[in-house]
Order: sequence, then C-alpha cells, then structure tokens
Amino acid sequence: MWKEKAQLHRKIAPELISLIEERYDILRHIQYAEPVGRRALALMLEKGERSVRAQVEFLKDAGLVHFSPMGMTLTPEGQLMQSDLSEYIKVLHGLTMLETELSEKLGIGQVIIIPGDSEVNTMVRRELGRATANVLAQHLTGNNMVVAVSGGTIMANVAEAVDFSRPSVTVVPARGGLGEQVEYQANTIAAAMATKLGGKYRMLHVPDGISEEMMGVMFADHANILSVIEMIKQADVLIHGIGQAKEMAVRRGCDDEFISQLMSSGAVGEALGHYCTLTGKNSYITSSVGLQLDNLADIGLVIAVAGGRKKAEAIIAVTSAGGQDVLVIDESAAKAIQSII
Amino acid sequence: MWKEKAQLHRKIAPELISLIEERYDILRHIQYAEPVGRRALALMLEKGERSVRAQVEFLKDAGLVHFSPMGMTLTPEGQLMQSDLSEYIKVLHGLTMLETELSEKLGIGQVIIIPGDSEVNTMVRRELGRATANVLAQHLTGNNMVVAVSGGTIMANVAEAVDFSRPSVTVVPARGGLGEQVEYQANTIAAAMATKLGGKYRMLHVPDGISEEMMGVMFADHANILSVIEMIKQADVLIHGIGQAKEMAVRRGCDDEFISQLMSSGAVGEALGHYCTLTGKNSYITSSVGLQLDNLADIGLVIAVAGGRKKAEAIIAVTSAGGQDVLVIDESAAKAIQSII
DNA sequence: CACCAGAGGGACGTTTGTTGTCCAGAGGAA
DNA sequence: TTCCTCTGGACAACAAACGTCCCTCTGGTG
Repeated sequence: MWKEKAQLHRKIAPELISLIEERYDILRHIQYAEPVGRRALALMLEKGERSVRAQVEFLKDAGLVHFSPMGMTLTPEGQLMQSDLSEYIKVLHGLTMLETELSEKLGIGQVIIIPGDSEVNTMVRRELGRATANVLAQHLTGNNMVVAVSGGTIMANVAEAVDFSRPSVTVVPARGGLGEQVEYQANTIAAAMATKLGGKYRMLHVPDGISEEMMGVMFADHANILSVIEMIKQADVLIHGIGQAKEMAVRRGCDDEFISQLMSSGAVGEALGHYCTLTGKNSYITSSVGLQLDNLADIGLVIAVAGGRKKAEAIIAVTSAGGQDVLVIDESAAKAIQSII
Repeated sequence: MWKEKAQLHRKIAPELISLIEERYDILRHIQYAEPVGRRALALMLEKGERSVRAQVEFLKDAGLVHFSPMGMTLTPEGQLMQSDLSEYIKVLHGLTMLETELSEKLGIGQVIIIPGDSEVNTMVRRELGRATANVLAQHLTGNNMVVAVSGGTIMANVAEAVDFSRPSVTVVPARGGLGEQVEYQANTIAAAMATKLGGKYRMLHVPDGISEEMMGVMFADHANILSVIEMIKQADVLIHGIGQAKEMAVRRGCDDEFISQLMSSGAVGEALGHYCTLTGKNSYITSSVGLQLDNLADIGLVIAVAGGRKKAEAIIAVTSAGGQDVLVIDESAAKAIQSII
C-alpha cells in the first residue's frame, strides 16, 4: 500500500531520496562506530568534513544523535529511526541500489531503472521512453550531431517522448532492414524522432541480407546510400532496443530450421541484428549494412533500452557483448536480471 | 500504517515536505488555470518568477506538466499525481496546514504541532519539550536576557530538553507559588533550566495568596524579592504551561465550594494562576506576585506549551486571553482544538 | 601527575547553486 | 498586420554550502 507512496516520492521529489539515504547512512555509521567523531565519520563516508557536519548537526537538532566530548552517539530515538528507516530505504531506494549493483555487475556506466513492469502497465513503457529521451537530451549538446536509432516498439516510445528541440541534429537508422511493421522500423523511428527534434533525418532503404558490394548493383542511388552509411558509422549517439533472440527471429520471418539452429547455439538476446549468447558471444549476425554490435567504440554514447521480465536474459546477453554506456530498463527486468547474475 | 512513514519523513527530512508541498501547490494552480504562463503562475503563488520556473522545469522533466506556446498544462500523469498527492499531503503536511489554520484562528504568531499524543506516548512529551527549547534557542540571542518560566510537568520537560548554552541568561520563575510537588515548581524548573543553560537563576519563595504589600511585613529579605519581581516584569522571554482549570484548582488544594463556583463561572483553562473562560475572560486570579496574564505586552516573546486532547478547551481559553506569541502543542490537542473552533 | 589524541565548535575564503531580471524569438488573437 | 503573452536563454547579484584551518577542552594513558 505504501510502496506506491514511496514511488510517489521518487517522482515528485527525487532529490529527497538521496538526502534521506545520506542521513540514514550517517545514522548507520554512527551506530556502528559509536562514539565517533566528525572527522572519522567523514572519512568512513568518504565525504567532506563540513557536509557531514551539517547533516550531523541536523540530526542532533532532531534529537537523533547525542553529542558528547567522546564523540557522537545515537539516542534511543535515533536507534529506532535507524531501524525504521532501514526498512523504508530498502523500498524507496531499492531501485537506486539495484542500479549501482547492475551497473557494476554488467559493466555499464549508467543503469537507469524505471519503477514498475512495462508488460503490465503501458505507462511504464512511456516512462522508459521519457527516461531515455532525457539521457539523450543531456548528451545532445554540440552542433550537427548524429543520432542513430534502431527499430522496435520501445524505440517508438523513445521517439514519442522526445520533447526538446535540437535543429542541428540528424537522425539516422542504425542499420538497414525492412522486415517489420512500418511504424516500428528504424527508418520510421528516425523520421519521427527527427521531427520531434526539429532536425533532419536520413533513411536507409536497404533490405536485410544484402552486402555493401551488392548495393552498387541493386540501387540507383547507391551514392546517397553510401553517404548515409558513412554518417551512421560516425554517429555520436546510438539508441537501440534489445530483443529476445527467438522472438526476433520469428518476427523476421526466419524458417524453423534456422530458429532451432539459433536456439541450440545458445542465442538468447538480439540487438542491431546480432544474436548473442548469455556470455556475450555473437552466434549469428544478420547481414545488413550499418553499425555492428562489436565495433561500437567509435560511437560516443550507446544507450540501450528494454523492458519486461522476459527480456532479462536478452539484456544480459547483449550487454555482455560490451560497448553499452547507458542501460534503461524497467523494474521487473532489473529484478529478473538481479536474480540471474 | 503508512502514516507513520509520513511522520518518519517529517523527522528525517522536514525541509522536503515544504518542497513537496510547493510542487503540489504548483500542480494545483496549473490545473486550476491551465493553460497558464510562468508569470501569471508566479503571481498567483506569490513567489519569484525564477524559482517557480525552476520547479516547473523539474515538473516538466518528470513528465507532469506540458509546455506549449500558450502556457503550461497538466499531463494526464500530472493530473493523476495531483490527486494522489492531495491525499498524501493531507497526511504528511496536515499538521503544517493545521499549524497555519490554528495560527490564524487563535491569533497566535506561530503554532508548532508535534505529531502524536503526549497522553499516550511519553516520547511526545519530550518532543514538546525539545521543540519549545528550540524556539527558545532561536530567540535567545543578545546578552543578559531574562527568561521567566512557569511550573508544571511539561515545563520540566522543556528545561530537560535545553541542550544549548547561554551563560549570560538569567532564569526566573514567572510567579510565586509553592503549592505543588517540588520538581514541578517554577522555582525548581528555573534552576534546572539555568543549570542547563550554564546561566544564573533567581528564586521567588513566596506562597500563593500574598500581596506585594504584605511581603515587606512577612519576609526579611523583601528587598531581594522585590528585585526578583522587577526582573520578572521585564523578562525577555516567558515560557509557561497551560492547565485545565479544574485540575489546577484541585491540585492547588482549593475547597469544593470554590471549585464548583469556579466551574459555574465557566472557567476551563489556567495559566500563570489565571483561570480563564473559553472566550478568554479571567474568571479568577490567584493572588500572587509576578507576571499577570493580561499584561504580557512588555514581554518580548511569550511561549505557551501544552499537550493532550484534554487540554484543548484550556488552550483555547488561555490563548483567547491574548498575549501569546508561540504555541507549542501536540497533534491530539491540535486536532481537538480544530474540532471545537 | 602530565601529556596527548581526538572530540566539538568557531571562523573564513572559495565555490556552488539559487534567484531576480532582463531580452529575443515564436506563436496565437484581435 | 500588430499586439500580446508565452517559452527559453543569459547573466549578474546574492545566498547557501563546502573545504579548510584553528582553538579549546576532555578523557584516557604512560
């Protein structure tokens, strides 16, 4: 019942949770090492002496810690508060703790977890989109930047959530590929996002399963296509979704034999046409033009988005392949990942 | 169940309840007047344009309000948040709203409400004491200030809660009167508070029911007593408790006839030896030396403390008599007062 | 007994964030 | 068209927070 209240807090006053956690941490450390002085405490908390002092003075005024010449002590009330808070923090701040945990275990710079389950609540999907768009906004400084996007339903949410303007930006699809419903194709999403940004977009009308050499033969405007590919390869930001290997193979219309072969190779995750195993090995790569999952080092920022419990293994697989900078997932996916790794 | 969590917040991060309320207020005003611009909003909220803007930009990032060239609008999510918050605010912030409400209705500059019921939870009594001591600390700047205190159990809590040092302060009892248990006499409390403050104290060993003229006859050191009385009358701060008329009369050993007479006169509250009716009329004044309830104008700051549902009428009575600057009460008393007035 | 390590509290310059106040560009209304 | 109010950007003035150092005192120890 009051878990929703906690989520209310996360939404309406996010800076509150860090403050509460900071004070809770101080209480915890004082209890652990009482009686303890300011300096020792600041050292333990790896914070400045002065800022610790400010918090500690607040806690003193609140009657939670007692000052004595030997150091600081928790009052009985402080001990009560500490144990009460520990339960609350676990709920209120659980996701942030999960974020850092997954960030370390998956080796990704930043993990953002949206409360809820996108499979159950469509609002969570929109939240995923908005959070991703926010990350994009923060990194989209500078002029004439290029954003590469993949396809997928969640990427449509991302494009929809963009509510800031960057007229100098060009959006491109990360790879060719026309196999899907048109509104979830990378081309469509690139156009949608560019419109939202007030910027430009380039499209890449190249079906899967064609090599760059073949293009000259097949397409009249291959010069144009080659220039788009050039842009893609030096994109500043890449945003892509993560899919389950089997689902994606089915959606791409692969035959049963291929799928069973894919499964037996251990592929569970898919991103940018690459099918990955849990350990991050590429077990199959859809031949297409554009970005490759294994040379994302040139891209300034790689953002991956996914949601839903079912995607847990896929997320682990794709992130294990490396190259990801930011991972935006929902709570249920995060919990599932946590239980696996 | 989650009401306690809210109280937890009040304790561990009180500065953030004002933040939440501010944001909630903005949401409410936007909903009321959408679409509305920054300036109009700032005008309504009586805040600076820039600070409103900061909050509004946060709300935009959180996806709660939408910006358009015509003004700001609540998103569906923002409307949801608004109604969710309204319920939450009522609990979390109810006391603060009660504070301002009582402050207006009782005509007292500042009303401080401590969560809980001091009749049930002794910790609430200590909180009342600490809160009062904090008010005292804030106003006890300057040198050689004089603090006058009354008697009573709650005043003992106040003295106990003093944890700051003001060596130049002198503490005096507000009035004579020796009728009670020694640890709750004004003299004792003055001494205790002075000790906590590291300051001086003067006592007034004059029983109730004696006039100033009589003192010269009765006491050898009447010169000393007169000097104390002089200090009392020009005290900088007065802190006093509020009692129920009948209880106090009984405690002072008045006979049944007097008590029934007092009751029939409509007296419900008592402070500083004055018995007051609900409308603030003095129905009987214990003859004693020291401060009078009806000439507190000379005192720089008058602080009244009381707790418990039973005291509600008494509090109304005493505060109606006027002269009070700060009122410190507990939640149950506040609620009871609210239901009466 | 004297000494000392570590305590809290005060002071102050620097840095960081907040706020007041403009202004330019855009989009709707008369 | 002209006017109005909106957003969003910019910047200086201001305030709060912070790092840093020092002082004094207390309790434990040699």
